[in-house]
Amino acid sequence: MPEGPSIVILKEKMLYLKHKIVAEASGYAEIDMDALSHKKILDFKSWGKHFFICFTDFTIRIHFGLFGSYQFHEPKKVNPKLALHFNNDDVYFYVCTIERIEGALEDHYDFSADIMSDEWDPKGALKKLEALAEKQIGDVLLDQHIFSGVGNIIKNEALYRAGVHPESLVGKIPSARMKSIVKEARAYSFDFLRWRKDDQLTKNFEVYRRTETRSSGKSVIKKDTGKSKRSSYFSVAEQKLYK
DNA sequence: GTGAATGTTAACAG
DNA sequence: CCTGTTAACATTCA
Repeated sequence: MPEGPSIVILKEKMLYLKHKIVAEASGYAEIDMDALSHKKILDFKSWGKHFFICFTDFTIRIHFGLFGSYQFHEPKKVNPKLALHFNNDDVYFYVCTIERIEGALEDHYDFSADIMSDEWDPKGALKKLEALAEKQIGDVLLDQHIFSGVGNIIKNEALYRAGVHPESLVGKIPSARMKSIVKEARAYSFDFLRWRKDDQLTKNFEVYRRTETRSSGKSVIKKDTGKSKRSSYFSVAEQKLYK
Protein backbone atom coordinates (compact mmCIF):
# COMPACT_ATOMS: atom_id res chain seq x y z
CA MET A 1 0.00 0.00 0.00
CA PRO A 2 2.85 2.45 0.65
CA GLU A 3 4.74 5.00 -1.51
CA GLY A 4 3.50 8.56 -1.86
CA PRO A 5 1.15 8.14 -4.85
CA SER A 6 -0.86 5.43 -3.06
CA ILE A 7 -1.44 7.81 -0.17
CA VAL A 8 -2.66 10.46 -2.61
CA ILE A 9 -5.16 7.92 -3.94
CA LEU A 10 -6.38 7.23 -0.40
CA LYS A 11 -6.76 10.95 0.17
CA GLU A 12 -8.96 11.23 -2.91
CA LYS A 13 -11.05 8.24 -1.87
CA MET A 14 -11.60 9.77 1.57
CA LEU A 15 -12.81 13.09 0.19
CA TYR A 16 -16.49 12.23 0.50
CA LEU A 17 -15.99 12.08 4.28
CA LYS A 18 -14.56 15.58 4.51
CA HIS A 19 -16.57 17.82 6.87
CA LYS A 20 -18.40 14.79 8.25
CA ILE A 21 -18.73 14.30 11.98
CA VAL A 22 -17.17 11.18 13.50
CA ALA A 23 -19.87 9.44 15.53
CA GLU A 24 -17.41 7.12 17.24
CA ALA A 25 -13.89 5.76 16.85
CA SER A 26 -12.64 2.31 17.81
CA GLY A 27 -9.69 -0.02 17.32
CA TYR A 28 -6.60 -1.13 19.20
CA ALA A 29 -4.45 1.92 18.45
CA GLU A 30 -3.13 3.49 21.63
CA ILE A 31 -4.81 6.84 21.27
CA ASP A 32 -7.76 8.34 23.09
CA MET A 33 -10.61 7.11 20.88
CA ASP A 34 -13.20 9.14 22.80
CA ALA A 35 -11.40 12.32 21.76
CA LEU A 36 -12.59 11.71 18.17
CA SER A 37 -16.26 11.27 19.01
CA HIS A 38 -18.56 13.99 17.67
CA LYS A 39 -15.59 15.80 16.11
CA LYS A 40 -15.75 17.23 12.61
CA ILE A 41 -13.12 16.19 10.07
CA LEU A 42 -11.71 19.41 8.64
CA ASP A 43 -9.49 17.91 5.98
CA PHE A 44 -7.37 15.02 4.76
CA LYS A 45 -3.73 15.67 3.96
CA SER A 46 -0.62 13.72 3.16
CA TRP A 47 3.12 14.11 3.41
CA GLY A 48 5.00 11.41 1.58
CA LYS A 49 3.85 8.08 3.01
CA HIS A 50 2.01 9.73 5.90
CA PHE A 51 -1.76 10.20 5.79
CA PHE A 52 -3.45 12.79 7.99
CA ILE A 53 -6.96 13.18 9.29
CA CYS A 54 -7.23 16.76 10.47
CA PHE A 55 -9.41 17.91 13.35
CA THR A 56 -9.62 21.34 14.97
CA ASP A 57 -6.79 21.15 17.48
CA PHE A 58 -5.05 17.94 16.51
CA THR A 59 -4.36 15.56 13.66
CA ILE A 60 -4.38 11.78 13.43
CA ARG A 61 -1.41 10.44 11.49
CA ILE A 62 -1.53 7.07 9.77
CA HIS A 63 1.50 5.27 8.34
CA PHE A 64 0.88 2.01 6.53
CA GLY A 65 4.36 0.55 6.56
CA LEU A 66 4.75 -2.53 4.39
CA PHE A 67 1.53 -4.43 5.19
CA GLY A 68 -0.97 -1.71 5.97
CA SER A 69 -4.37 -1.51 4.33
CA TYR A 70 -7.73 0.20 4.57
CA GLN A 71 -11.29 -0.60 3.70
CA PHE A 72 -14.47 1.40 3.34
CA HIS A 73 -17.99 0.47 4.45
CA GLU A 74 -17.43 -3.12 5.64
CA PRO A 75 -14.78 -4.44 8.06
CA LYS A 76 -12.34 -7.20 7.18
CA LYS A 77 -12.10 -10.25 9.41
CA VAL A 78 -9.00 -9.04 11.26
CA ASN A 79 -9.16 -6.38 13.96
CA PRO A 80 -8.75 -2.81 12.76
CA LYS A 81 -6.10 -0.62 14.29
CA LEU A 82 -8.51 2.27 13.83
CA ALA A 83 -12.12 2.41 12.72
CA LEU A 84 -14.06 5.62 12.16
CA HIS A 85 -17.81 5.28 12.43
CA PHE A 86 -20.13 7.76 10.82
CA ASN A 87 -23.90 7.77 10.45
CA ASN A 88 -24.50 4.90 8.02
CA ASP A 89 -20.85 4.47 7.07
CA ASP A 90 -17.49 3.29 8.37
CA VAL A 91 -13.86 3.30 7.35
CA TYR A 92 -11.23 0.87 8.66
CA PHE A 93 -7.43 0.99 8.86
CA TYR A 94 -5.32 -2.13 9.38
CA VAL A 95 -1.71 -2.95 10.30
CA CYS A 96 -0.58 0.65 10.42
CA THR A 97 0.83 3.03 12.99
CA ILE A 98 -1.52 5.63 14.39
CA GLU A 99 -0.33 8.75 16.15
CA ARG A 100 -1.88 11.92 17.38
CA ILE A 101 -0.16 15.18 16.48
CA GLU A 102 -0.97 18.35 18.39
CA GLY A 103 -1.38 21.72 16.75
CA ALA A 104 -0.70 22.80 13.19
CA LEU A 105 0.72 20.23 10.76
CA GLU A 106 2.90 22.88 9.13
CA ASP A 107 4.85 23.10 12.40
CA HIS A 108 5.78 19.42 12.08
CA TYR A 109 6.25 18.83 8.36
CA ASP A 110 8.06 20.55 5.52
CA PHE A 111 5.74 20.06 2.57
CA SER A 112 8.37 21.20 0.09
CA ALA A 113 10.08 17.82 0.71
CA ASP A 114 6.97 15.87 -0.38
CA ILE A 115 7.48 14.47 -3.88
CA MET A 116 3.69 14.60 -4.54
CA SER A 117 3.08 18.08 -3.13
CA ASP A 118 2.31 21.27 -5.07
CA GLU A 119 5.01 22.74 -2.87
CA TRP A 120 7.66 20.20 -3.97
CA ASP A 121 10.98 22.00 -4.28
CA PRO A 122 13.50 20.25 -6.54
CA LYS A 123 16.17 22.86 -5.90
CA GLY A 124 15.77 22.32 -2.17
CA ALA A 125 16.34 18.60 -2.67
CA LEU A 126 19.50 19.26 -4.70
CA LYS A 127 20.72 21.58 -1.97
CA LYS A 128 20.31 18.87 0.69
CA LEU A 129 22.21 16.42 -1.53
CA GLU A 130 25.28 18.63 -1.56
CA ALA A 131 26.05 17.54 1.99
CA LEU A 132 25.79 13.83 1.07
CA ALA A 133 28.54 13.48 -1.54
CA GLU A 134 29.80 10.12 -0.24
CA LYS A 135 26.37 8.44 -0.09
CA GLN A 136 24.94 6.12 -2.69
CA ILE A 137 22.16 7.62 -4.79
CA GLY A 138 19.99 4.54 -4.12
CA ASP A 139 20.09 5.19 -0.37
CA VAL A 140 19.58 8.92 -0.67
CA LEU A 141 16.43 8.56 -2.81
CA LEU A 142 14.84 6.64 0.06
CA ASP A 143 15.66 9.40 2.56
CA GLN A 144 12.24 10.68 3.58
CA HIS A 145 13.62 14.05 4.69
CA ILE A 146 14.72 14.73 1.11
CA PHE A 147 12.37 12.67 -1.09
CA SER A 148 9.34 12.16 1.13
CA GLY A 149 7.06 9.62 -0.52
CA VAL A 150 9.69 7.91 -2.64
CA GLY A 151 9.83 4.16 -2.00
CA ASN A 152 11.73 1.29 -3.52
CA ILE A 153 9.66 1.13 -6.70
CA ILE A 154 10.02 4.84 -7.48
CA LYS A 155 13.72 4.69 -6.57
CA ASN A 156 14.45 1.93 -9.08
CA GLU A 157 12.26 3.25 -11.89
CA ALA A 158 13.47 6.85 -11.57
CA LEU A 159 17.13 5.75 -11.62
CA TYR A 160 16.46 3.68 -14.71
CA ARG A 161 14.88 6.65 -16.47
CA ALA A 162 17.78 8.89 -15.48
CA GLY A 163 20.30 6.26 -16.62
CA VAL A 164 22.13 6.15 -13.29
CA HIS A 165 23.34 3.06 -11.43
CA PRO A 166 21.95 2.90 -7.84
CA GLU A 167 25.42 2.48 -6.34
CA SER A 168 26.65 5.73 -7.87
CA LEU A 169 28.04 8.21 -5.36
CA VAL A 170 26.10 11.45 -5.09
CA GLY A 171 29.26 13.58 -5.25
CA LYS A 172 30.43 11.89 -8.47
CA ILE A 173 27.20 12.29 -10.43
CA PRO A 174 27.37 15.22 -12.89
CA SER A 175 24.97 17.98 -11.91
CA ALA A 176 22.89 17.73 -15.08
CA ARG A 177 22.40 14.03 -14.36
CA MET A 178 21.59 14.78 -10.74
CA LYS A 179 18.87 17.20 -11.83
CA SER A 180 17.51 14.53 -14.12
CA ILE A 181 17.23 12.07 -11.20
CA VAL A 182 15.28 14.61 -9.13
CA LYS A 183 13.02 15.39 -12.08
CA GLU A 184 12.34 11.74 -12.86
CA ALA A 185 11.62 10.91 -9.22
CA ARG A 186 8.71 13.35 -9.36
CA ALA A 187 7.65 12.53 -12.93
CA TYR A 188 7.62 8.79 -12.27
CA SER A 189 5.65 9.35 -9.05
CA PHE A 190 2.85 10.93 -11.06
CA ASP A 191 2.99 8.17 -13.68
CA PHE A 192 2.80 5.73 -10.75
CA LEU A 193 -0.32 7.57 -9.55
CA ARG A 194 -2.01 7.39 -12.94
CA TRP A 195 -1.05 3.77 -13.62
CA ARG A 196 -2.04 2.63 -10.15
CA LYS A 197 -5.50 4.09 -10.61
CA ASP A 198 -5.89 2.23 -13.90
CA ASP A 199 -4.40 -0.99 -12.49
CA GLN A 200 -1.56 -0.64 -15.01
CA LEU A 201 1.33 -0.09 -12.62
CA THR A 202 3.00 -3.50 -12.72
CA LYS A 203 2.84 -3.87 -16.48
CA ASN A 204 4.66 -0.56 -16.87
CA PHE A 205 7.63 -1.44 -14.67
CA GLU A 206 10.82 -1.07 -16.69
CA VAL A 207 13.15 -2.77 -14.20
CA TYR A 208 11.40 -3.32 -10.88
CA ARG A 209 10.95 -7.06 -10.26
CA ARG A 210 11.93 -7.76 -13.83
CA THR A 211 14.70 -9.85 -15.36
CA GLU A 212 14.87 -7.77 -18.55
CA THR A 213 13.99 -4.14 -19.17
CA ARG A 214 10.44 -3.82 -20.46
CA SER A 215 11.22 -1.56 -23.43
CA SER A 216 14.65 -2.62 -24.57
CA GLY A 217 14.99 -6.20 -23.34
CA LYS A 218 18.35 -5.59 -21.65
CA SER A 219 19.20 -7.84 -18.73
CA VAL A 220 18.29 -6.55 -15.28
CA ILE A 221 20.45 -7.15 -12.20
CA LYS A 222 18.86 -7.52 -8.77
CA LYS A 223 21.11 -6.62 -5.86
CA ASP A 224 20.74 -5.41 -2.28
CA THR A 225 22.57 -2.11 -2.37
CA GLY A 226 23.82 0.53 0.03
CA LYS A 227 23.37 0.92 3.74
CA SER A 228 19.65 0.41 3.42
CA LYS A 229 20.25 -3.01 1.78
CA ARG A 230 17.04 -2.64 -0.18
CA SER A 231 16.63 -4.43 -3.49
CA SER A 232 17.90 -2.53 -6.47
CA TYR A 233 16.97 -3.52 -10.01
CA PHE A 234 19.08 -2.02 -12.74
CA SER A 235 20.48 -2.43 -16.22
CA VAL A 236 24.26 -2.29 -16.42
CA ALA A 237 23.96 -1.52 -20.13
CA GLU A 238 21.70 1.48 -19.64
CA GLN A 239 22.62 2.84 -16.22
CA LYS A 240 25.99 4.40 -15.64
CA LEU A 241 27.97 3.89 -12.45
CA TYR A 242 29.58 7.12 -11.23
CA LYS A 243 32.26 6.24 -8.70
C1' DG B 1 3.60 -24.48 0.47
C1' DT B 2 7.47 -21.06 0.33
C1' DG B 3 9.58 -16.87 0.17
C1' DA B 4 9.94 -12.20 -0.80
C1' DA B 5 8.20 -7.61 -0.56
C1' DT B 6 5.76 -0.79 -2.04
C1' DG B 7 8.50 0.46 5.31
C1' DT B 8 9.86 1.98 9.72
C1' DT B 9 11.06 1.71 14.48
C1' DA B 10 12.67 -0.34 18.64
C1' DA B 11 15.51 -3.42 21.02
C1' DC B 12 19.71 -5.38 21.41
C1' DA B 13 24.77 -6.64 20.62
C1' DG B 14 29.38 -5.38 20.33
C1' DC C 1 23.25 10.55 17.58
C1' DC C 2 28.22 4.85 17.94
C1' DT C 3 26.95 1.36 14.47
C1' DG C 4 25.15 -2.64 12.83
C1' DT C 5 21.83 -6.53 13.19
C1' DT C 6 17.42 -8.49 14.25
C1' DA C 7 12.62 -8.59 15.29
C1' DA C 8 8.26 -6.89 14.96
C1' DC C 9 4.18 -5.82 12.42
C1' DA C 10 0.96 -10.29 10.43
C1' DT C 11 -0.52 -9.21 4.45
C1' DT C 12 -0.28 -10.17 -0.28
C1' DC C 13 1.49 -11.94 -4.29
C1' DA C 14 4.18 -14.82 -7.38
